[in-house]
Amino acid sequence: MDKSRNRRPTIIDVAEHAGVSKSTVARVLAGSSSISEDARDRVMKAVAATGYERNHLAVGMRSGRSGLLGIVIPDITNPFWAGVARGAQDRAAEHNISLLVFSSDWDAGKEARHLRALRQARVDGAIINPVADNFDDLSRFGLPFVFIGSSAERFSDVSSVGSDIAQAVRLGMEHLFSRGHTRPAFILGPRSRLARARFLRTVHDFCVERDIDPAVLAMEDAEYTVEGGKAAMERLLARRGRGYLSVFAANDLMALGAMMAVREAGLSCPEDVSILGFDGIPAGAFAWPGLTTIEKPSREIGVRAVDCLLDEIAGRPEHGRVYMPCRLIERGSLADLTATAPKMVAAGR
Amino acid sequence: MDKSRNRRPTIIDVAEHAGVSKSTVARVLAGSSSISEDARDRVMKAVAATGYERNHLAVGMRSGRSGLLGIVIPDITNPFWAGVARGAQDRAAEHNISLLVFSSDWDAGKEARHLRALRQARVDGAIINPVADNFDDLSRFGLPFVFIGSSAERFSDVSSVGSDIAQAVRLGMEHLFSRGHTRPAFILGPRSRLARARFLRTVHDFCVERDIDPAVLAMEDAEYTVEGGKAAMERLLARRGRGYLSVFAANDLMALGAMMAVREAGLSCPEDVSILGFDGIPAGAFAWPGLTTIEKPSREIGVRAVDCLLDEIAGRPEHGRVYMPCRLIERGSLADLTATAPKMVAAGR
DNA sequence: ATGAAAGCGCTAACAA
DNA sequence: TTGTTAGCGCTTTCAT
Repeated sequence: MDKSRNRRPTIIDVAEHAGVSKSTVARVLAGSSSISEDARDRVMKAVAATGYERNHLAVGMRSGRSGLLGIVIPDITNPFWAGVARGAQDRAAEHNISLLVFSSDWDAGKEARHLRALRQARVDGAIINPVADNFDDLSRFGLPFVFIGSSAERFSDVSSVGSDIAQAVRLGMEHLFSRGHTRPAFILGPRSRLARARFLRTVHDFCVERDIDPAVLAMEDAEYTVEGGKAAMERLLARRGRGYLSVFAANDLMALGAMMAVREAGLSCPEDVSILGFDGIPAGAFAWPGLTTIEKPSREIGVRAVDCLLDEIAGRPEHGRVYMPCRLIERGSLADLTATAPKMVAAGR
Repeated sequence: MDKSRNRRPTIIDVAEHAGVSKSTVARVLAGSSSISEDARDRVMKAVAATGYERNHLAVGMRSGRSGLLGIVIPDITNPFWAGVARGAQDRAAEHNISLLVFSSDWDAGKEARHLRALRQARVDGAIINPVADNFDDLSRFGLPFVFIGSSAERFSDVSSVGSDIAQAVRLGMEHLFSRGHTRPAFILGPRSRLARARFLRTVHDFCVERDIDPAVLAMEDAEYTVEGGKAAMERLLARRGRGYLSVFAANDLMALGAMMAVREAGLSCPEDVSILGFDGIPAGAFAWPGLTTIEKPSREIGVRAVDCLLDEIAGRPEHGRVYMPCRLIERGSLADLTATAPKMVAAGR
C-alpha cells in the first residue's frame, strides 16, 4: 500500500517512525522540557527522515493560535506604507509568524471587507491604519489590534504607533532657522486632516518661543499631491514680496510639486527659493536638486507595531500611543543663508 | 450558563438557532443548490442573528483548501514589486482569498525560510520570484506555484509570467529611431543577468533589420543601481566622439544615475544628451527633466500571476510562459532630433 | 516521562 | 432535501 504517497507526513507518521506516541512528538515539537534525551533524539531524526512539516491549520484550530497576523494599510504601492509593511513583515518573521497584507485605498467598504477576511482567517491580531470614521466595526472587532499612522489618534483608547509629528516639525523649524530661514512659508495639507492641526500647533509653539507672531507667516492649504503642492507654490510665488522665499511643505509630494512650480516660474531652487519636505520618499532623492526633507521611520513603525501587537496578544500591559522620532535628510533644496556669500549646500542626491 | 459568552459562534450555534442540522448550514454556506427556500432563509437569518463568521482554519483543515495564497518577491519596498503584490492582492481578494506576502531580499536562505512558512501555513499555491539557483527546494515544493519576473525563465518547465522584454526593447528602439537617435549607446545590466541577454538579442535583431552593425553601438555594463548608471554614463561621456549622445539604459535607476552624471559633467539633458529608461518607477516622473521610459506592467503581472495560479490549482491546463506587454511613457529626457530646429519635446513630469 | 483519548469547527460521504 | 457520522492533524487533559 502506498498510503504515504503524495500525502504530507503528519505527526502520526513521525510518531510511528520514531516508535513513540503522538503526544510525545507534539511535546518535542512544542519544546516541552519533560522529555527524555532519547525520545527527543528519535523524534528529531524521524522528523528529518519523513520530511515532516507542522500543519499550522491544525495547530491553529486546536490551540486557537493561527500564527497569522494581518495588516491593513491604505496602499502597499505607496513607499511609506510599503516600508511599514516591510518592517512588520520582518519582525513577524522573527517570531515565525506570517503576515496577511491588505490595501484599503482609504475606502471604508474595502476596509470592512478586509477586516472580515482577517477574522475569517483567524489571525491572532491585526495592525490597522483606520479609514472608517464609524468605528463600530473596529470596536467590536473582537481581536487584538493596534493602530498605525496619525489618523489613529482619533481613537484615544486604542494603542497605536505613528511618527512623532511634533518632534519632526520642530526639527524642521530648527533646521530652517539655523540656516537663516526665519520667516518660512508653509504648504499645509487639507484642513480636514488631523495631522495638519498637529503640524500647525508645533509651528505656533516654536514661533512663540522665538517671539515671532505666527500670523506673519504665509500659509497655503493644498491637497497632499504633486499638483496640490504646485498650485500652492504658484500662489505663494504670486504674492511673495521682495526677497528670498523659503517653504516648508507638509509632505514630499507637495514639496516636489512646489519645486516644479519654481522651475516653471523661471526661478531656481535653492538659488531663489528653498524647499523643505516631509516624509522621506525615495523620489526626493532623484529630484534636482535633491529634496531636503524630514524622514518618517516607516520601517520602524511597522516593527514597533508588531511588538505592540504581540504584547497585546500576550495580554501584556498596553502601550498607549507610541511616537517614533523622525530625522532630517539634508540634500540640496535648502540654501544656507547664513554663509557670508550665500553659499549653497552641496547638492547630493 | 454563558457558554456563548466571549466565544465566536460556530456552525452549530447557527444550526440550533435556525432549527436545522450542521450540514444544512454548511450547505447553505457553500451555496449548494439542493436546499429548500425555507431552510436557506432561516439559516441566513440565523447567521445574521448570531454574527457567525466562517472559520477558515477549520474549513481548510477539513477541505484541504486554506483560502490562502503566498507571494515571495525580492522586496515589497521596491515600487515594481509593490505593484506586483498589489495586483496579486486585488485579484485574490476578488476570489475571497487572502495573500501572505514575503520579501526575500534576493537571499536564498530567506527564500527557503519563506517557502517553509508557506508550506506550514498550507497555502493553496504560491507566486514566486525565484532567487535560488539551486532549485531543488522549489521543484519538490509540493504545491502549485507560478514564477514571476525574468529570472523565472531559467526554469523552462514551470509556468510563469513576466514582462515582454523583447517587445519592450523593440518599442524603445523604434522610439529612439523615430526621434532621430539612430546610433544609441546602451547601459546594460551585469553580464550575469538573464534579462541582459534578452535585451541585447532584441537590439541585435533590430539592428540587423535596419542594416546596422551592432558592433558600432557603444555599450557599458553596470550594476542595476543609480551609482552603476552614473559611472557607466561617465565612461560613455569620456569616450564619446563629437556629436549628440543618446543612451538607452536597461533600468530606470541606472537612467537616473546617468542623468546625474550628465548634470555633473556640466551638460544638460536633453539638450546635450538624451536618455531613455526602462521600468517605469515613480521617481522617474519627479526627475528633471522627467524620465522618458518604458513601463513594465507590474500590477498586471500580479493579476495574471494569480489567474495562472488559480488555474494551476484547479488543475486546468498550464499557461506556459506569459509575456505582458510594456508601454512607452514620454517625458522630457529624450529630444526630438527630427525637428527642423532641434526642438525638445515638452518636458512634463 | 509517556500514552490514551477527547475534541477544536468544519466538510463529505452515506443514509434516510 | 435533510440528518448522521466520521474524521482532517493537532494540542491537551488525565491517567499511568
